[in-house]
Amino acid sequence: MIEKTYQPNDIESRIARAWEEAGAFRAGREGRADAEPFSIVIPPPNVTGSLHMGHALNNTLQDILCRFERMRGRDVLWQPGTDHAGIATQMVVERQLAARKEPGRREMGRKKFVERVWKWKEESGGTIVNQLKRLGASCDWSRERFTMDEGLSRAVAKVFVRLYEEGLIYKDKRLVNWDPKLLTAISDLEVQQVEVRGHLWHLRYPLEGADFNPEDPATFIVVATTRPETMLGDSAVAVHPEDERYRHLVGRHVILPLVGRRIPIVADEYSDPEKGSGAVKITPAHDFNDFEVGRRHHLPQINVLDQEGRLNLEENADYKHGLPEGAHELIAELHGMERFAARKLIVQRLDDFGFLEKIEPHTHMVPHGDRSGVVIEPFLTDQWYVDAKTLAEPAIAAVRNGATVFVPKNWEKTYFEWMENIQPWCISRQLWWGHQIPAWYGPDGKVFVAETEEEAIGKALGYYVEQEVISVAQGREMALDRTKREGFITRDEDVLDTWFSSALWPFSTLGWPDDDNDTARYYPTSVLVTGFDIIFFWVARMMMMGLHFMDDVPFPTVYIHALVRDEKGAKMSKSKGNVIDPLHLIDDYGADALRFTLAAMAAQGRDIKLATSRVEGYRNFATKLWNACRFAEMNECVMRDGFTPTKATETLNRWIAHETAIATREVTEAIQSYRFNDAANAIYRFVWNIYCDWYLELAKPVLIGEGGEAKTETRATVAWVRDEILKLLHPFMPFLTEELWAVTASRDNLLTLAEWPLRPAPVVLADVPGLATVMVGDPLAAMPPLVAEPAEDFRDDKAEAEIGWVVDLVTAIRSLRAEMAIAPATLLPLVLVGASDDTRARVQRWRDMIARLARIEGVSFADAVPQGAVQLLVRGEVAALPLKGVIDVAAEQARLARELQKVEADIKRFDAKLGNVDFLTRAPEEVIDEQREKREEAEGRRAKIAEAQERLRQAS
RNA sequence: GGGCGGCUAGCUCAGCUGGUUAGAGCAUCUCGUUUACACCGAGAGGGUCGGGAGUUCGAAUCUCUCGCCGCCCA
Repeated sequence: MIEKTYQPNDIESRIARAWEEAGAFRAGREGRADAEPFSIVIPPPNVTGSLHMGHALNNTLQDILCRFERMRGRDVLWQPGTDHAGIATQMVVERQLAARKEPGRREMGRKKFVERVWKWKEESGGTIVNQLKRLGASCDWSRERFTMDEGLSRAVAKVFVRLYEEGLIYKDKRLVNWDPKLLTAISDLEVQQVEVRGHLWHLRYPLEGADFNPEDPATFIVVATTRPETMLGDSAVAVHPEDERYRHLVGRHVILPLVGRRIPIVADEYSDPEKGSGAVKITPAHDFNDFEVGRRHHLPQINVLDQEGRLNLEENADYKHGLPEGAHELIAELHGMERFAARKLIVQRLDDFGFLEKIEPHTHMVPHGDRSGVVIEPFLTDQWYVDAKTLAEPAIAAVRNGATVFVPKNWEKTYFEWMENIQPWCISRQLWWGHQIPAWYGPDGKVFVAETEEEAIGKALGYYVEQEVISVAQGREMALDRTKREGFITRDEDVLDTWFSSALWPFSTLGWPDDDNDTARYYPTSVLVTGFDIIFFWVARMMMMGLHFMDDVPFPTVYIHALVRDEKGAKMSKSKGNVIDPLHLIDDYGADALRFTLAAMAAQGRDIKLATSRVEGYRNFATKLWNACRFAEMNECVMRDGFTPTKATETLNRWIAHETAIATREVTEAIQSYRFNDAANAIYRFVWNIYCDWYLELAKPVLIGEGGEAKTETRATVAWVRDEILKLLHPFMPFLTEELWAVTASRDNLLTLAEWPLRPAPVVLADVPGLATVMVGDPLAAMPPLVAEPAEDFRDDKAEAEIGWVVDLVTAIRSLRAEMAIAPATLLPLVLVGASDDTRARVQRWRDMIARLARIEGVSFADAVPQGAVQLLVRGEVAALPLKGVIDVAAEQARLARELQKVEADIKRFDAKLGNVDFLTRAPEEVIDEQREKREEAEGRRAKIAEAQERLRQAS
């Protein structure tokens, strides 16, 4: 029994449990073990995360694909899981410790802290997983993975070691983006460029050998900088080689103000003559561009900051190198000073001595850490790097040659852009939470890289014994006793970038490297669904790792979906306060309504501006279907065994079968080509505007009337179409449809495992002996047919002509009635003029229905339009309503005049085309014919309207 | 500065490779207790497709250009 009203919240949790208990989403489940696999890995959400609109969209689309393919008989693996989110998670736990006034990270030490993070993960890490379940995500939850799981960690170690051995991972001293608050390197992608209104300081650097005089420009060179405090680390001044103003100075030296260091003036194209003074200070240890300039000119790299962004001058040999006596005063004054305070003081001192020429306001981009929010410092450190350039080559080629395609295609450009300019990937992070780098150092700093500690220790001790640094006995002792080797061999403290493990996700989650059964079956995955913001972070890296380790792309298709924005098109963000919480929408309208909305708005290549009115509208759609099912139930519409709509005899039933086939094809093709919005709109229109508005209405008399063949057949058809609708809609609205499936009949299966409607009839290729079957454009094409089906053809033009005529006639009369303001209570007679035999036969069958829907009293036939009647044109024939006395003549004259105007405009347009010689000679035949037909049809209408006008004049 | 995308009814959006009378939902207006549904039914109004130029027999659709708006990378 179907409840009177549809209450999404009542049914969702119950349905979710039913799926769970049936193990419906298990990959390789009973009966599917030999089926063609379809696999998707979820873009692993951050373990600290909670569901936002982006997740809701991303997972809705994946779920639509998975449910669709599952219903088409495939063995679906939707692999769920989360990533460990190094910095984010560490910060969450640190904040928690602080809030509870517990000892901080450093006080408790690494081991205890990491245990603490695991504890946090066990308690709170499952939030987003449960939220995904509420959304209806049909993942195989039994296979949930976490990037820090044992198996995945083994994969990380193996990949690291292999890349190291292949020379694709190495250690290097380079500039990194250093976060002075979190005290770690971060990737370029985690750096946010923020526009800041700063200043451009113009400084006078005295020329060596000239007597510095602020009044005499010949004694100094002016450099402009946005970061005056870094001047302490300057090792050159650069000018453009073509710049006439400075050509004579190249090769000379300046004496760095305050500091006293002697530094050269070099010619380098990096310096822009248009900017500032045309001369720039070069600080290789504190600026990425300067670093490159420094390399070209072999300049010293002088780091003047410490990890926390404070000046570090005492004990700094690089800084002190070559300084004159008396430089220590400044060192004492500045050492340990925070970078921005130091900036102020240094500018002050420069000004005191006449070295400051001017200060200009200057707006520029300043890098900020997206987690910490502080200004990022380019910082010279030793870090581990991946040779991304080498790995990128096959990844670029794979997209070039179509092994992987992006949908929509234009994202390939973004991908190439980034891949072709890829920089060495810094993978070490100074954090505690993550995969600790499998590298150990001996007393002389020699590195030993191995997958396990034992192996690394073994290698190292063997080496030092051989080198006679230690004795064999010492070596043995150290091997057996950890405490004995402490201080002799130490492990690298750092952990790997979270994206290093995420890059392995498409195969590490399948059991690689321990077990290759599942990789053989499910790798490469079928498609990746993700947002464009993650192409660099993740897609590119999976491509590189997949190709390198699995020798194949991780996925043949990457579907890139839009960003969800607020109603006004602004990006949703907590700071703007415009975030729409998908869980609130689920509470208010149901998960199905939210999912349907997202799918209906997911047009390719366009962002989604989400308005809650849309969600409400689709909730109404769910209710509409709910009520239609109630109607069917009240009329005892049940499927009969062996019922096939192709065998139906009633025209109405043949018509709805015809329409169902069209809708099925539209939905199927749209999902296959990732046009989710088209699929959603097709099923929406079919359910509401065809099934409910017309089919059920037209079926009412039969359903209510006396029993008999027609009634039995109609009941079965109503139920059959309803079931087809539930199947077609299931990928979009899984909860509602599963519930209705259960309550509308006694079923022996879950809808989620039911068979997708009307599989395209297999075409047997005549020239291929045997069973070769091909379905064009169908991913299932390659698989053997699960069920040998006869070709079914629901197309029925005759039925369409008949029911279409009824629909058009009723619509036309209703429209006229409204326009003429005829009261609903007034029943009108209908006269069909010059009706064909077909029309007469149709009237025979539909007289009562027309009377009821159009408020008609009696249908008759005539050869001419009766006096004073208003006429309508329906599918080429005239229908007249004798309205003498009922209608306002003037109003009808006005209506006809308007219609005539429209028709004449149309005819004019057609005539213009058809009168154009160029058109006739150049346009394709069928287009010309089409225009001719249209013109003729319009001409007919015009004649009829003119006639009507004439009659009206006579009558009045 | 480079790249990508957007600008279509009051609002949110469809309209693929050029040939429609330019569509939908919401909102608006009128009418409606006919055996599912007012989270409903019937009907209506509303757009020179951002401006301009070009290609074409034909442009919302292709090209150029200008104007806003957004995103990404420097």
